[in-house]
Amino acid sequence: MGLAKTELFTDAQNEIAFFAKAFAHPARVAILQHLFKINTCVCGDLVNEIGLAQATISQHLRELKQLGLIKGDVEGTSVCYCINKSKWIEMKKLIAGFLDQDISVPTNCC
Amino acid sequence: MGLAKTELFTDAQNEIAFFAKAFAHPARVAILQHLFKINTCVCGDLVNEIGLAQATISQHLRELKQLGLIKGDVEGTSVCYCINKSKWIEMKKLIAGFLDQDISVPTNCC
DNA sequence: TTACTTAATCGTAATATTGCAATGTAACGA
DNA sequence: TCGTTACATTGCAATATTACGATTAAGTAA
Repeated sequence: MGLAKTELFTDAQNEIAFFAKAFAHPARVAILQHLFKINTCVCGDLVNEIGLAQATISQHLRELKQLGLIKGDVEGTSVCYCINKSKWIEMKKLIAGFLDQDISVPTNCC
Repeated sequence: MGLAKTELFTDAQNEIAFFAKAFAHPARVAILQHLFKINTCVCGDLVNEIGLAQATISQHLRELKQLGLIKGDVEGTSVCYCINKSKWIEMKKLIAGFLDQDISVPTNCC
């Protein structure tokens, strides 16, 4: 149905999946990496940098913004997009906790 | 078009996005967590544990298998699914590297 | 063999995602 | 005001994802 049955899962599981979607597309990975590198950014840069159409970039930016991972401040004609560091760190902790679950488990199978 | 333009991005960017899809759905998050907890598993357990239909679980397992994150060994009538630890660690390093890019960047904006 | 169990696969429906052209909007400069 | 620039939004097409019933395949048990 294309619709995840979120009610079957814990809040933490849904949240991990939710954040994972942020970087489950190479364009968003590239956008986030570029924002970290530049540390101050406008969308125009990104269109040149990434090579997708302006409308497409804008759409990816909106998704990242909805997740809270980036902030966009209007500055005259352009918009300054930046990483929302506090949210990034929150997300990082959540994902890292998920990825590190292997360290506590003894190898017992396969 | 529903089709990511992978040719625009680096191998690393595509790979991060690719692995991120593994846990971009709460059912797969739950499956991976359960496999870590049980450390030896058959699909029947997962159907009871998660609450999705058998066909759906099987489909998620196949995706995880295609990514190399789990292994499935046939044992008579059932199949023993396990985490592929070496692949998991490889994935963890890649994602962690992406998530840790904030530590090297001075706060300079917003 | 027959019946049963387990899980993969097929087929299909509903919904989501990706991408872009076209258009809208808001700020700026002349 | 008019034109330009910088993005956002809309509308649409193509493809992907999620979910499940039905079926199939392969083992086990009688």
